[in-house]
Amino acid sequence: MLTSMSKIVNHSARRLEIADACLAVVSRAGLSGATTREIAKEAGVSHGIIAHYFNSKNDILRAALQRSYQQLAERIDANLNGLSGTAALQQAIHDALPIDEEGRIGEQIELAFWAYGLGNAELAEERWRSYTEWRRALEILIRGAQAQEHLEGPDPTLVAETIICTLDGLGAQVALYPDRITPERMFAIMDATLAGFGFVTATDI
Amino acid sequence: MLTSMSKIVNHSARRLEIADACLAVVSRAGLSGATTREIAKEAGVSHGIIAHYFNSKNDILRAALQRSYQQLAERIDANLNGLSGTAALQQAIHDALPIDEEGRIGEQIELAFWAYGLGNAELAEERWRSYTEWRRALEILIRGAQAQEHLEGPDPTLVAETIICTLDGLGAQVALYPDRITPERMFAIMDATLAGFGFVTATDI
Amino acid sequence: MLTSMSKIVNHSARRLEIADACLAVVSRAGLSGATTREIAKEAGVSHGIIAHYFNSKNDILRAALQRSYQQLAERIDANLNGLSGTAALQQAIHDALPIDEEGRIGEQIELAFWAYGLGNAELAEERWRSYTEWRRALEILIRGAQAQEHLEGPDPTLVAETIICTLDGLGAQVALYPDRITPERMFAIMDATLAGFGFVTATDI
Amino acid sequence: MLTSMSKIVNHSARRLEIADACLAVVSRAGLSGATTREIAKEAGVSHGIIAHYFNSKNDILRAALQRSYQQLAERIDANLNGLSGTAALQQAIHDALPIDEEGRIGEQIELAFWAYGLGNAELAEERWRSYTEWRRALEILIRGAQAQEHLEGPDPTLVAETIICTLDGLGAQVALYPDRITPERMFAIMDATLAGFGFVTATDI
DNA sequence: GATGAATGAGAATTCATTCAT
DNA sequence: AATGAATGAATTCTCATTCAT
Repeated sequence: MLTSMSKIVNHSARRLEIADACLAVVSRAGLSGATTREIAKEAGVSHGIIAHYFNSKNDILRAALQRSYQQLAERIDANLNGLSGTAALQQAIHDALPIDEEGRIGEQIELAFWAYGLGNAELAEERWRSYTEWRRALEILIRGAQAQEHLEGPDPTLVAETIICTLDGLGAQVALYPDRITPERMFAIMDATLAGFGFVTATDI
Repeated sequence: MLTSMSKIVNHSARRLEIADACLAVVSRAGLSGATTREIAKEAGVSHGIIAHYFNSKNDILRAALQRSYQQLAERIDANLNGLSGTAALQQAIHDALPIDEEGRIGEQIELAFWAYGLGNAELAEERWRSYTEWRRALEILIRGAQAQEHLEGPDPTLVAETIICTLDGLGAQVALYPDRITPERMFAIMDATLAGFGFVTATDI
Repeated sequence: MLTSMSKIVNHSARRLEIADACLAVVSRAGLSGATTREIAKEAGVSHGIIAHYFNSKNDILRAALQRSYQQLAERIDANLNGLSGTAALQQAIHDALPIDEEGRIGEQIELAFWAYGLGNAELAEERWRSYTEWRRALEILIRGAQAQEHLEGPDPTLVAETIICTLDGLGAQVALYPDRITPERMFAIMDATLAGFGFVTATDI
Repeated sequence: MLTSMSKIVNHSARRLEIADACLAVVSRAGLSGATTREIAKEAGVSHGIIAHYFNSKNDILRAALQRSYQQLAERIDANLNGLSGTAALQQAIHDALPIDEEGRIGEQIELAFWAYGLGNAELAEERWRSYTEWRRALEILIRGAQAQEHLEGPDPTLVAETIICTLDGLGAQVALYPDRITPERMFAIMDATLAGFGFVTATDI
């Protein structure tokens, strides 16, 4: 209390709120519709205050992208409790699939940022960081699954890369044509991919 | 009549020129840098004349996207001459991979349009058309490969979808991080995917 | 006619119009009041068209500054017809003095640009160019006056620099306190300066 | 009473600190860079507190201008100890010349305020006050010098005005083109001006 | 007295589209 | 068909000022 006599506002919490507002706008109107004005309106704050929390619009987008990745990572982590082996791998992949409305929106946001990253080294770097993290996490799960199934299978890195590519492709599909691919189809595609690497998935049984 | 015909021909030819100019600008400056002014300059025409050939900027983008797909399809077709079975399938996939500078630029263009398609039903529809065509062409090649190898393998549609997803994911990688994935790695990933469906690829031997 | 089918507009003439409008706004509202919007309004054109004629606001200001200098130089030149010796020198100096409303406005514009030049290398350079020209012109007149009066007087460059400094100081006075110094006072000050260098001025007689 | 007094003292002291901070920012970033935020940061106080010490930004600028003039006057006064006649006059003028870095910065600040004063009656008035003071002080020195040299020379007011104009012109030169005029050149110009009024300066001997 | 959050107006610049010639 | 001038809305960013704590 003594240290700060100012209006009690949690600076980083407010930053997150604005980043979330940014994600909401992107999911509603696309990245091109995510103007600072619109983000401010969504966050319920004045336009000018944005500058108080972010240096530039790019700063907002980077924070939003981080937030988006973080949410996915937390969701996957939370569901891994107690699982191991192929079951754990499969669970992680299923969690990464955009099977509901929320997932679809997430993919659209992701896709929007992909393109934005083309001309924006900072955002591309941010995504590369999260890609690397995700790949490493998958490799661990893959090793676990290979151990369980006594596979001397292919290089876990290669498997992880393949899985991520397929997931990314599926994500793009869902983002662009929401109603043209069912969750079942996505499961089937991912199971086929996993089966190709020797993993017997639950759905196969 | 002839004059009218020639005018019509010129008209479409000019449209293609402008669409190509649009692709050139997108590859150089990104979709956000593809302003009507810049496209006109690239095409070597005046800014105002654009309106005579296209109803709107979106119209230009749609034409450019069509052109991009058409070029890829023609490239794949041209290299299939005389090939059949798994070799043909593999050739088509390799042609679809962005292994050189040109391919990388193509993927960046593609990626830029993906995101743009999010808020643009017309562009999304255009892409869906080309996706469907591409999937059907792949299914035919897959059936040929399965026949050659006497596989009673998985549903060709599922295989095609999986392949396209993986290709799309790889395309996004290359577009965003040009120097972080080698052609050899891409071949390895696609071969692993094909192997998972029972195809013995040339590289395996 | 055949070469250009477009609206007949003289590009450079329009540039000058806008530069003049800029000067008008500066004289009315100061440099800080010279927004691109206000300049456009003064010129009777839309705000957006400014970009068609100038790359940036700084570009407009530079053109306006050039214009301001050019007008002064032309005014001085025009009145030198037939004069020589000390009379010519004195005439030039009197023409450079802000003795009427127009002169006062000119000085205010000049003063505004001085300060702006502090943080703007391009504008400072522009002014340096005009300063050098003005000093050289003065040196020639000074040599003529010294020859006429058989003076082996001080270095013409030193004389010119001193005169310009005094003129600049007077200009600043007039710009800041329009009604607190009379033309007669200015003449007296300049005559005293000239007399210090040995020139017998008309007013002295 | 005492508490109230001390508060008042602190209040004015703090005002001076902020005015000095303002001068520091102006010298570093120009008047356009002197935002209230920047001034507060320079002064080491919070942004909001500024309002407790000044009614408006203009208020700050006026205080800063006062401070700037006061510092110059004190410097000149301090160096006049024991001097009289032409020596005192010359000393005052030399002290008023921007011969070092500090002097140059002072001139830049002065110049910045000149232009600002154009559209700001309060600041212009402030400067007029200091101009009058400065002219009166000079007149006294001029009379002393004329007495010493038994000159029945020109009106001291006219001499003072001429000197100030030349000083102001030199100040503007230095402010705008720091490295294009040497202290020696400035001394020469001022000595020539003084010589024109019959004063034999030390440098002449 | 002091803090920093908040506001809202206004700045330059960009751009798709329209229009007179 | 063709030009390029013109429009007006929209975008990001900045900033003096006000306000709740």
